[in-house]
Amino acid sequence: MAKEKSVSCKRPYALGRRLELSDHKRTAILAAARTQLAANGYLQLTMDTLARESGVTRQTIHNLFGTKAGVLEALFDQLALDGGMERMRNVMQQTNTESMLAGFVEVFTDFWSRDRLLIRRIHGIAAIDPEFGAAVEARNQRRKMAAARVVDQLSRRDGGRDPEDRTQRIATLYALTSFEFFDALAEACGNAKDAASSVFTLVRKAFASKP
Amino acid sequence: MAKEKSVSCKRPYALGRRLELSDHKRTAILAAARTQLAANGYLQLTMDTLARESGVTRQTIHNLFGTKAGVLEALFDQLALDGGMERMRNVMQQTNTESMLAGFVEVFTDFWSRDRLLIRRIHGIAAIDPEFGAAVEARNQRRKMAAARVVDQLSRRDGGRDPEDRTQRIATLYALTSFEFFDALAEACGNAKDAASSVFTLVRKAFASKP
DNA sequence: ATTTATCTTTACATACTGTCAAATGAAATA
DNA sequence: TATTTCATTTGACAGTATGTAAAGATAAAT
Repeated sequence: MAKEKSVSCKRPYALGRRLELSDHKRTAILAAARTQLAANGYLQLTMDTLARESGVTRQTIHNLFGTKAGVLEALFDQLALDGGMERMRNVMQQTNTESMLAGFVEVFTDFWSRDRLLIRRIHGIAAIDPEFGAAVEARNQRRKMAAARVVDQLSRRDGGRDPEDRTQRIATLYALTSFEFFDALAEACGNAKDAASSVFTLVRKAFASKP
Repeated sequence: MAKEKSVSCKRPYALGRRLELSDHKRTAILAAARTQLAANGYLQLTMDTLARESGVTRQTIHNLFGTKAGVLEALFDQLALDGGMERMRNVMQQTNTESMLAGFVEVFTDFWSRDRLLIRRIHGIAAIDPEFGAAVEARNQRRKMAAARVVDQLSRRDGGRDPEDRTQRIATLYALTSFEFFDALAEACGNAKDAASSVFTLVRKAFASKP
């Protein structure tokens, strides 16, 4: 999967332009994978069609990504990078309770809105394949820990809470900001905008200061 | 997929015991499919291992279910039948607002609790394969319509509502009672019981009479 | 001009799905 | 008991997919 460097080097060789070309192909493959996965689903996405659509050989895909699962993991990574998760840092420094919650929710609803069908498919793969599932699980863990920090911050301001509640409150925030919940909501609403505001309304009601 | 009857019959023939034996094999196959799907996921579930584990031939599985997708659809149907959805009828006749909501939530949380891993996998298949997805979609539609009836019943008692709210309220109840939301909650809680009570708490807060 | 690395070409091994036809065997009839 | 009927088995096959390997083509870097 990782690019191996040459061992027997009789002469120094820096691959400037070649790496560029290689990256172009890499992104072309991922773009084609994105399109095909969204359009036809996982089962119809073959290394053959992928090679044809991205203008490279099947072998090249194997050289760059290893296996089909490798392509999908790379696609998943790319998705997370494009998503703009770096905003989280800003959100966590909010002093106002309301705006921290609003920011937390907004980061994820924006993220989930970007490519609903694609994310649904990728999460689907994670659900059917234990191995691939581990990768997605890891990211969910990060979200869960972020939710825990938010909940703890809230409790500090709202006054002491029953520590048994903590797990429940974290789970609630975690589940309300999950992709699957947002997706179900958006499907039933008919649009992502209303879904996002529904999520925020629910979070507000769930974490209201006066229970 | 359906069993064809003989055309050239020189003699009447009723398959009493033979049908019984066939049904035993059918259930054995589904049981093995259930086990394997839960244990190893969709990609590891092959017609070959399925045949071995259930003690029949690969060909027999094809005779009984047509294709691999046929096996999974049958498994999906069996799951829904075992789930005890007939309780919905009772719930919808409740006169008390609180107990109708509680009943509605309970029906689904009980249902989702029964086989979380398996349902997650089956919903995963629906997410990656548009064709199979239609079957799951149909059932979700039924749940959405049930949610609509509950919301309308609530509005009648709580007094007139803004009709624009209706879609939002239906979507909210639908999403809060979705499997995916329950599953995320249960994973974060650590157990299904707490998840179920969390769902109910959220529904109560979301549909409180006094907004 | 020569070295170096990527990409292509070609071939092959493996695995899974789905289908077919003939053989088997046990239950249902006479 | 002998015969008919049909689910099941057996064995073989075609089609498709993944993944690997080695040699040749190509273009960038020296």
